[in-house]
Amino acid sequence: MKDLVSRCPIEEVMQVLSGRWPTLLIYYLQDGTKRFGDLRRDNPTISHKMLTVELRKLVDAGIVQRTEFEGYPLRVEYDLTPEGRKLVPLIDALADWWDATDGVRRPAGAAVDRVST
Amino acid sequence: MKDLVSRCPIEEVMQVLSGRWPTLLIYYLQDGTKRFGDLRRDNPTISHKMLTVELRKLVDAGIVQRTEFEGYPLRVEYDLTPEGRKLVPLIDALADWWDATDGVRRPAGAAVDRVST
DNA sequence: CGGAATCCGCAATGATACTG
DNA sequence: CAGTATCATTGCGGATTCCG
Repeated sequence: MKDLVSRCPIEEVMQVLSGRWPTLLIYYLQDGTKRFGDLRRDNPTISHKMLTVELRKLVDAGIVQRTEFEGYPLRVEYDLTPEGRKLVPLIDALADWWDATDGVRRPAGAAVDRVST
Repeated sequence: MKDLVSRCPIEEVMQVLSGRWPTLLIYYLQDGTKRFGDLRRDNPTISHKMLTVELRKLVDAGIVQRTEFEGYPLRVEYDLTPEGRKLVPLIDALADWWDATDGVRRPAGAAVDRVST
């Protein structure tokens, strides 16, 4: 999803939240401050690279706060920003909607509604 | 994004809404019934194939209702389902959040917060 | 430990042609 | 008009390596 095709905010938010990881990372950051390694453990299947890439995206979007401490070994902490915390209930609402509509979904390409003119 | 890595509903909704088109299609379907060609005109840059693929995804998720009429030329209409309409305000909330946080975003990789231990 | 840079395979997407 | 099928292309995302 390289660039935008419309200028509506809808497409712009989705540019940030799309994909498997952004919402999951926000979800895990609800618990409080996390270090890079913590987030890797929370999401065992995310690759090292993806985690850095996705975190940077969230930082640039103002959703996550990155704090880098000096010294060895390196230490970096991630937190939700105030803006990011406002986003949490919205994501939760989507999750709730999903659960509530559980019965409506089709196995994928089931019956087709056909109507005579 | 082939399969799920967690069973939380958050990842499951995003599986459906992720990408450039799903939310845009839902947005355009707010106006009421649309035919295939209408949606193509609403989204000039979406390819024929992508439109069918994405629409099918939304239909399978119970968000969009597909109605096929017989006769020539072929005619198919798309509507939001009741469930789909419930989704609209949630997407709008995300868009509003995005607009409200406009000032917080960085140009992409700007300053870094560094703290001495 | 956290991150940047590189290479690379595979899935997603686009273009085209064909069908009912 | 709407959709399917096929093939070509893109680019995401994983593995690996090197750096502070």
